[in-house]
Amino acid sequence: MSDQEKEVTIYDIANKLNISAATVSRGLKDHPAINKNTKKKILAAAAEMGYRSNSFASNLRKKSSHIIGVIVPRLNSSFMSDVIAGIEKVVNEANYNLFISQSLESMKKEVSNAKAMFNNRVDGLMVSLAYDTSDIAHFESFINRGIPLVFFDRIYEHEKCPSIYINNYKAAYDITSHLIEQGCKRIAHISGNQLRNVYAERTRGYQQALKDNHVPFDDTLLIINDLSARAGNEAANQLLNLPVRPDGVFVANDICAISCMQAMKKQDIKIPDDIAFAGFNNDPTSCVIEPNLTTIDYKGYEMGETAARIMINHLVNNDDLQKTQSLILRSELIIRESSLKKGSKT
Amino acid sequence: MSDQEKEVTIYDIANKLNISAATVSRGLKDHPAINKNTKKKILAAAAEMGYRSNSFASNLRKKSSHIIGVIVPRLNSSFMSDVIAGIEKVVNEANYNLFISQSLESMKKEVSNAKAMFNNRVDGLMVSLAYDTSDIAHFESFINRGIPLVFFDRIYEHEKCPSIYINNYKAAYDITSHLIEQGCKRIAHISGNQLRNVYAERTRGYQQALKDNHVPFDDTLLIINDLSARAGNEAANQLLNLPVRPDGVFVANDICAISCMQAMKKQDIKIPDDIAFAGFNNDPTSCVIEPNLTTIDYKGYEMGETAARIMINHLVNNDDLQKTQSLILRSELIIRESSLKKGSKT
DNA sequence: TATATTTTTGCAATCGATTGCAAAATGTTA
DNA sequence: TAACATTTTGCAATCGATTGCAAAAATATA
Repeated sequence: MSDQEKEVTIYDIANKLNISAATVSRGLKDHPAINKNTKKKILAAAAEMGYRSNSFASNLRKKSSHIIGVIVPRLNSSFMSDVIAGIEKVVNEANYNLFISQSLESMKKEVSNAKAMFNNRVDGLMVSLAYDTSDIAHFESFINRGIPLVFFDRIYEHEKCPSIYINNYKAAYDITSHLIEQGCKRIAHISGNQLRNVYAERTRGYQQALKDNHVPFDDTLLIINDLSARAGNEAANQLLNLPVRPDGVFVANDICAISCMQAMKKQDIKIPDDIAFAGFNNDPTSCVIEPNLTTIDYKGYEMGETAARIMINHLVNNDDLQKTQSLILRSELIIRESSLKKGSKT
Repeated sequence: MSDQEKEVTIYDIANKLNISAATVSRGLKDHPAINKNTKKKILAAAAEMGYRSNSFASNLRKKSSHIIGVIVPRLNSSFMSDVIAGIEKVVNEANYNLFISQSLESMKKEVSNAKAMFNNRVDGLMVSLAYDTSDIAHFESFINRGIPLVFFDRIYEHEKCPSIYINNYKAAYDITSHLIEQGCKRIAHISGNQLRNVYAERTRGYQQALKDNHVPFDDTLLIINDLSARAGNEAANQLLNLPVRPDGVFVANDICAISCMQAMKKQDIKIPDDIAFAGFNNDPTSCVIEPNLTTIDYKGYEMGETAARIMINHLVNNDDLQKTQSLILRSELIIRESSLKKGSKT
């Protein structure tokens, strides 16, 4: 009933055993200079008295927090929540804790989040950039103080920061080539802010694939928006109102692709025969929509695990961060009905 | 270039201004006893010298962490990531930080997570229970020390802990009644572990609706599984192999409902005419599947916001937790094609 | 037994911010 | 100007764990 059970400290243990707090402190963390017997007594007393270490005191003294910060654009997307789950697993196993915050796709909030992380003295920071982040001055303080900074997915190339991502260029190249193989001659591309590597690279892959296959690039077929469901809907109308409609669409994200498909289906466009579709991300919805959506699969969970492991290895084993400049994870083209034209060779 | 820029402390500021650290400390937090002019000087010096408060020292002295812990079954579900996003927003605005961990639906991990939260001295804890948690002894230490504990969605009734959830009973009652109205006479129900309020209440609502409408309850039509996509697939086969097939299915979760529908569609079952379907959660996939899935909508984001606000109000304004015993949020029946039989009156 | 070695332990300072209480500075009133 | 009230400030202890260094205890060697 007592709200006020007193906290047990190493001094209480020391008193009880008639030894010094220093010995207790060392004993608790298995310091080699402490006698085995004394250690046993200390551990027993600690357990019996319900001791729990005060991490503030320890952090204050040791100047490290055992906390890793994470800043992501949004927590509630299928991909990102997979990433977070992967990070959480690795970090938790290493006895670190996570501070998580979301930038809500705004650079302004990202800046303030970074500041909060800095003031809370995270031991490391993992970041996937907001939609409109134009520079990373707000992360300089970390770099200057030698606090490890790792980028993932939406990265920023920096010599001191490892980056974990996929080969967006190649994935986009492959998926575009696939559409061309299926007989598409006018392929539209819907993408996001070209400041972000993920979207710029996908656009580049799309354009290169067109070029290599001698398909002329038509800039009325390139739409840049925020890749939301609403934007997908609007893009559908925009594309259907063109003087010459596309016969294929490659969207840089499944959510947007699917709402675009749905809007087109309502206007009686036949997918894939009138217009073939391809997305990106292998979102759960992509194999629910009919026809199922051709897309690029890459594992958020693994990306989270990998990024976290690099961070933890640096913090725990003092691994050199420079050594891992960047880490490219596997991605895979998944061909489904949305891009398989009837008359095609495949 | 210097990795080792020294941290600025209140003592450095005090020295520079020839005043005491106590005054600096008070000045920085706008203590009323400090002269306006002195305050201005302190703030200016702090800014100029790049001071940042050391939260460890502060926490150590104040015995509070400004950290709120969250334990959820999984981070990567559409619903839960919405909840987390809502929590993050409220908590962040109040200048608190979040420790997040996932129990992965296992009581064992939930126990160890709770312990970690306790040792890290969170100021409050928010929990949605794991699939198989059978008691909450692992949370007693929080209750005993007066650390506020709030349950949401998958709750545990406890006089000292507010709970935020929806009326699962009524929602299930409504959705089952709707299926009956549509002419269903043999309604199967797929649900999860009946230890969890959310599933037990939904099952209860289902059964009561049957009873009130004089539809006999057939226990071969009640399937309890883990509500995963795989389980939905298996349930489809189980139901189709019954001597008399159901003409309606109410699943306690959309993910499972959709995989069940997909499996049935593959066997040429016509939905809704052969078998009507209803789910729960309004997952994004529910309006992508064809036919679109009738379901119960409840806003994870709002649930997260609400739960977090109760916590924050308690911590910041010292609101009484007892006062809010439980908070029932709105949920809404969303009728879509999956449950609209052709010959029905509606 | 005396001396040298090796193992164990303790002293005391340190990490920065906070706060009760007393003292100093300033302002007010008679 | 004296006496008193009000504002501002500073002293010094405190929150617990950590750690360099020295001292004590235990063990080994001559």
